[in-house]
Amino acid sequence: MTPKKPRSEKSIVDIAKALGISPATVSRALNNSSRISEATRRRVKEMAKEMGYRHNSMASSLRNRRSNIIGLIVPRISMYFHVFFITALQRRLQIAGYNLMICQSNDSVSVERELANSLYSARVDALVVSLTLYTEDVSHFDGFLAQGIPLVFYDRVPTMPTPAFIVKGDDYRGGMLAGNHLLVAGCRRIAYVSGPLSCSIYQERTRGFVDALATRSVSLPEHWVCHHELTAENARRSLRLLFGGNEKPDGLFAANDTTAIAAVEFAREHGIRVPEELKIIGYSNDPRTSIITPSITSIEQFPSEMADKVADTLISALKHSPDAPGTIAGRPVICPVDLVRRTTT
Amino acid sequence: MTPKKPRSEKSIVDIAKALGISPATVSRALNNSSRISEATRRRVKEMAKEMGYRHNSMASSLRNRRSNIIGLIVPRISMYFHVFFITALQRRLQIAGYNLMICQSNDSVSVERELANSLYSARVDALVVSLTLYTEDVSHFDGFLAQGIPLVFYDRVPTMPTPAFIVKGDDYRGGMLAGNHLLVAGCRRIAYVSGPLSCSIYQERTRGFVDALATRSVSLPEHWVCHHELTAENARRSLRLLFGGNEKPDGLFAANDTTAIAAVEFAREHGIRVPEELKIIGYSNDPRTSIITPSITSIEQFPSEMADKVADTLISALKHSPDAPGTIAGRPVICPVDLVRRTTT
DNA sequence: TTGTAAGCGTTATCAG
DNA sequence: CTGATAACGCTTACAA
Repeated sequence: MTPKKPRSEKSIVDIAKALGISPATVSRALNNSSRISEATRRRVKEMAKEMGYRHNSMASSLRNRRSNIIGLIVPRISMYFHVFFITALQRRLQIAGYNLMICQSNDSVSVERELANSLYSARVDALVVSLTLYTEDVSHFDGFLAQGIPLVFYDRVPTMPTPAFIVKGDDYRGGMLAGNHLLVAGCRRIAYVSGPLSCSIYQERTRGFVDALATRSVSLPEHWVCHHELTAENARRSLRLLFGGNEKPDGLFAANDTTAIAAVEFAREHGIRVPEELKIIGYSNDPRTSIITPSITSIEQFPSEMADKVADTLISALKHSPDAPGTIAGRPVICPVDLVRRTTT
Repeated sequence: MTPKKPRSEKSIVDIAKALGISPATVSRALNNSSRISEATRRRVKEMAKEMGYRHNSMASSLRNRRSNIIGLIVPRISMYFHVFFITALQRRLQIAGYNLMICQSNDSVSVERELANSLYSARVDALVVSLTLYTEDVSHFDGFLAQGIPLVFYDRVPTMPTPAFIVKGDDYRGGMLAGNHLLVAGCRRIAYVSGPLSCSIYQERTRGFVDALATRSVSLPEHWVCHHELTAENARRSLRLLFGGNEKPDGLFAANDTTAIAAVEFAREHGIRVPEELKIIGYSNDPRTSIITPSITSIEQFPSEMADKVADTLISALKHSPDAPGTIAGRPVICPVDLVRRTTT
């Protein structure tokens, strides 16, 4: 249960011995220090290669107090938005010389808490987090702030003020765009399926959407509003409810695309014509929305651009000496969104 | 460019001093060693909490020569198959006390090589790899084998014999299932769009497919076969070629679902009726195949089950002392596949 | 330009 | 049950 490896790996001490010089010199040579002669640098590098030396970043990290690892906690990598975000972020960080340690909370607060601890133990140089649907208390990240370790929340961010960095989509605007679009398209009996309000993005999408309807004095009846985890199964259940009464909605805002897709399928099964009888708009511009028939109008969030913002934030925070705990705050970065019109509206 | 953190973190030495005991005792207490009194264990843990002590796994890893980190190199996390694989693998490894370090090669051999080096430097306890489309030489992984670090290839595995562990889908059978299915459905003019043959999975799918056609003496004309990276754009280009001649295919095997989807859209645009005039079968059972109209027949690969196999392999390899380099081989594990019939056939 | 020596934080060993 | 010590591999003042 505690297996160890045999000591067959070569260290800089071995190289030093083989060459009859000091380990310090070897270290300097391998790190391309300026204070070393070209000749020894070459000698060392050759010998290193010959002996099969491999840099040990654990030792180096311990000594340097920096791991070159950045932690990422994401609710689920199966979400289109996060996949694109991660890919873009990883590319940027790789270039900057960092490795990304990607973890999934699976929307479980307790897993998120464990991951935070584990990544702290690993002494990541920075942490990037998109919260679970239910995270309200973010105190499990306090240790990072206390130590001045850059902490960036993106997308699903804390609903309470925090001294951490924040990069988020303009969910208020997204909700408002969706609402206006349905109104302009002529909808007056509008239903809304949203995620739980414990989560920042759904709070804001809801606010924006409600405000949009209010400007035209369209009401959003309580029995036409659902808040729950936005899975396909939940969507089907809610749709049955929403369309079970006498009066049917003529417009639906689904706060994610999985739900919008379920709605299109539901309409198909129940002979509801889309967009004639029912207009549907989703959120995130998941590639699936353009594959399904009819294709679904959605809100684009530009995940790669968001990743660029996060990368910029990280890199500048990491460059500036992170010595002074508490000084890492900043005003939230709000990223634009856009409506992509397709055939469901 | 080389920022260091101030030494404000507490170590076990600080705890030891505060308690007037030795660091060794503190370490034992925190690790729940059996050779320690209940009383001191409690005292230590209380003090640790009070002082805000946090375990430093870098130091611990260096001392123990094990990081509890497992490296993963995957071509792209945007592929459905890998997303599900990763999710399942991560859950299993988390339970076993390991963290996953997920990296993307983006199908670039040179990136793959760099990642291998970087993960070696990080002294991962094991490495899991699905190769790029073009990796033929796998010598950049030799270091792991030489040091007896468990190395598992899955899905896209080396085409040459290797002493590493191998877990792969039954791509030969998958190709054969696809071929037989098209034949049984009555297709005789069959086209095939495949990935590059440098990649194991396409080699085998092709072999299986060709063998299936051969049993019924159906030929696969060379101008109806394409090998290239299976993107939507490439697919569109190939489809234009395949359907540009006088004789049109009545069956198409697309070696991934992105291509199959492109084919369905192509058929729609060109007024080719599916499945009446053209039958289409994809590969991987991407969720998109069941959303599109008509829904696409595909080959299921059971990524989660594959991840379980990989996890089993890893955990047993890590438990058995990995002292003896060269003894970690094993016969390839072949995972079943299944045909999922939908409306395109 | 190179060497010496100390130390990053933890833990295994050995002795008490 | 507890303590002293050394070591994991690397880096960096400081000294030569």
